[in-house]
Amino acid sequence: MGNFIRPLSERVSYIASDDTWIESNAIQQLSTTASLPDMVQVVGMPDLHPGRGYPVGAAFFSVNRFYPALVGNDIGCGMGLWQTAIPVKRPNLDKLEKRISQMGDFAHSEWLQQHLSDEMMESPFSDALGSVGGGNHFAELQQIDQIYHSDSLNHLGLNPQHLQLLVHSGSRGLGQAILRRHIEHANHSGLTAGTPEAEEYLSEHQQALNFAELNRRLIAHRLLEQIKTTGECLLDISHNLVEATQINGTDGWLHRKGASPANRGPVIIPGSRGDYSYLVMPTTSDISLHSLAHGAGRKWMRTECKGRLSERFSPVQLSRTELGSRVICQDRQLIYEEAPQAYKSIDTVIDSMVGSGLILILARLKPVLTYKTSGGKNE
DNA sequence: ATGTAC
Repeated sequence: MGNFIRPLSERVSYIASDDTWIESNAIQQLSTTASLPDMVQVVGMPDLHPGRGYPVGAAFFSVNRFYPALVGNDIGCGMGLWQTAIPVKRPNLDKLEKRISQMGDFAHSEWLQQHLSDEMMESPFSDALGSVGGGNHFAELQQIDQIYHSDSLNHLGLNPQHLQLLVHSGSRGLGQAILRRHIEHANHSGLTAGTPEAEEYLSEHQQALNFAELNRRLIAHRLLEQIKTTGECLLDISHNLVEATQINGTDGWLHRKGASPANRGPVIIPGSRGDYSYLVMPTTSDISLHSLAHGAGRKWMRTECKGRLSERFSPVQLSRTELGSRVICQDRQLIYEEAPQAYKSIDTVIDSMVGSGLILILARLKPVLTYKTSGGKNE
């Protein structure tokens, strides 16, 4: 068990098995972040990887002040899981691929008017609602591949006879705008708890959480509509957020950057588009700041992917995966950046958390079809 | 990550 929890100092540790890819750059960023004023404790998850200044795949606990920059621009980014009504038996992949390829990346404004409140329509970012966005965001049809705890699946409302839909997206331009404004004012020194600036950020942060969750619902709604089926939301969990929390009797601020909460019930942890996803139940979470990995974590920098892969693989080849799934990504850059080779093995990430006693695996799911971008603005 | 910068 101790093999999986790696202390770097009194206040800094990370969770990883011997087989887990951990970049020294990421470790460096973890330590640097731990030395920020008022930072108390920092834990890297097994999907830890370097980010822009601060690492991704980590939880940070501070007192007196909190750091919007640690949450990052995509406030509220997270995973939503839906149970669809599409039978696993007849996976008419050609039909699904065709239908989803015809879905525009953005919702029509008439569609949005029908599905949004008047208040939401007022948002300067409402155009983006129902759109996946770029980077590592996706909507993916999956099927249950292995069941570990049948009762828990039933309890959650999961049906192995039908496909699941996993949506990974965030607050789009809204979170970006909120962070930019606060960095302009407060720089990277954080916000002192209780000040008007802090209260204002937290209020906007809450709006971004709501916006991101609504976005995931609308993405699911639009995609399910496109393939003429229905779905039920089983869980929705954000992995970029900050919240007031008590840790070991100390009141403070828990930041999660690419780290899923381990104290809100079951969590879905996806691998790359060519790898499995795991539905897990958090068990003990006090060693990890009540957090878990949020995915596989990048292994390669975005800028190096195309160079490493384009001679060996064409975009068409990359639109099929080793697990037999299909990929809709009409972006020649993104299809390389998000290639399975660019990500850590999800099994090493999951093994690290099972080994350290953080989770129990409920089910393994495999990708059927991953939607990134159809290229069309509308259709 | 992102209504993508000079």
